[in-house]
Amino acid sequence: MPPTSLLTILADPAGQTPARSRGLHKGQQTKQVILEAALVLASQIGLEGLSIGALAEVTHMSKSGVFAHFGSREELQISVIREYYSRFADEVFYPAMQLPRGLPRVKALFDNWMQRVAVEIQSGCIFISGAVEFDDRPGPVRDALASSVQAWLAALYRAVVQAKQEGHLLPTADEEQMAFEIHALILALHYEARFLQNPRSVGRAHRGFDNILARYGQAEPTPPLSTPSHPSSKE
Amino acid sequence: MPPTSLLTILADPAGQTPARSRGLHKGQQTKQVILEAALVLASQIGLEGLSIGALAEVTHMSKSGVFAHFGSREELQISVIREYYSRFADEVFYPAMQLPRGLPRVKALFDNWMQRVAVEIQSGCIFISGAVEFDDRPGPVRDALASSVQAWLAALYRAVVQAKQEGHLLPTADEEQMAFEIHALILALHYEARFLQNPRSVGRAHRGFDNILARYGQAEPTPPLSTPSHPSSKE
DNA sequence: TGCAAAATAGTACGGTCGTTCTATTTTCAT
DNA sequence: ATGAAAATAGAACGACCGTACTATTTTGCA
Repeated sequence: MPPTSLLTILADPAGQTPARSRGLHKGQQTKQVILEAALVLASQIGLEGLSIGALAEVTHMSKSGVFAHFGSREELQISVIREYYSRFADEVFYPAMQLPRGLPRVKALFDNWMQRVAVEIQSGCIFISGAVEFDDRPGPVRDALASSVQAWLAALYRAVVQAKQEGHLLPTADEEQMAFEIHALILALHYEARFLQNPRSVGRAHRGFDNILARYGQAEPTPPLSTPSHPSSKE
Repeated sequence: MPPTSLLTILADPAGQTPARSRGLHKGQQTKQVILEAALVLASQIGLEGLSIGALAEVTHMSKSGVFAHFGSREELQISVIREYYSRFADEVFYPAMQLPRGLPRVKALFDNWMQRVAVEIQSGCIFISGAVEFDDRPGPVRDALASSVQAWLAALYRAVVQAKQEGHLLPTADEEQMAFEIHALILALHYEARFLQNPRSVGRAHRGFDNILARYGQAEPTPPLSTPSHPSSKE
């Protein structure tokens, strides 16, 4: 199964094209505009804080005008999740897939993820805030959110498994454990940087990842495809 | 600064005694009852979801009757945070302080924390949900929440520093980094167990802690009683 | 260019929210 | 037991919410 299946899980049945593309009706265009605004709003105040009234104000539309595009608040929330997921994949997942299997790809996944979360320190991450909001609120919104996150974590896990298969990790390495610990670093980064406003968090997360690599990685990495430890280690 | 200062940071100026204690007026008793209910409600649906109406229904009181005890919703939220913090300290912090400085205390802090979060997989953790709800909503509620968390993380950090001083950690160990990674494990446990409902998360967090100990700990720990530095190791 | 269809606006309803004000009940020291 | 003070209840407010209905405007193909 190709890794591109990541996105198909929650693909919009309508198969929407980018707003700038020709040939789509006015309604679809403004729907994209609304979605863009909704994404910003939901990132800041959460999926639950997302209100149609506020959205109407931002987009200079009437409440009913906004409402008509989604049919219900729940459907709006799900659309936001889908859009967020799609951008997350474009920014984090696909670029990393360009790199060869194994450690390079794992490192790229982490680096891209880190970079995105570092930006989201200002705006907020829907996968994290949504998890808290919908922990014990079953329904389609929670399902959409959970399956998005699961798909992403599964992709990360797959990359780790491949790294072990390529011989980049110790034979004793527990792939699931490694993926868990990587996820943990991202969550701590988001918590300590965004909520506690600790500027050292980015460095802490980077060093945590280095520690993970030191523990699970082979002492001598296979030579041909080896990449420098942190191509993006700016700070 | 003695570790007992942990609690004093947010101590209620009124110095409230337990509800069962004699000599307090009726109002204080029902306030405790309301607070108890509020704690349950806030843990489940968050501090933002906490509504006076729902609280009144649960406690079989009128809205205004509940309201009068706090004067504002914000004050209610802050009271909940204080109460949560107090219980957290009683359950996690103080028991660990009974153990000798160094690794035993660090391990106890983590174990107690883990155990509490494992229980909170059902009920939810206000320190985590509150962080998401108030990440970019400045005000007294956020301040109370942040200072509570900071106080607790500072206590954890202090324990790690002591462990290094006692010779239980490698001289090269970065205490702040270690505390960060421990915090990360707890966050991942909460996320993956409560939201993703992955039953393996508890084991993952435990193994993660073992890995941290293996990385930062001394190969042969100095015998715990041989340390002369502080004659009075209690409190 | 006309005209059906799509898109958007307007309005209103029922609900919940925090809060205020006033009335009633309960507490508790004298 | 009494009476002032504390505690609780009741009703109403303005605000915002999602949604349903109807009117109006705009679109885009024939």
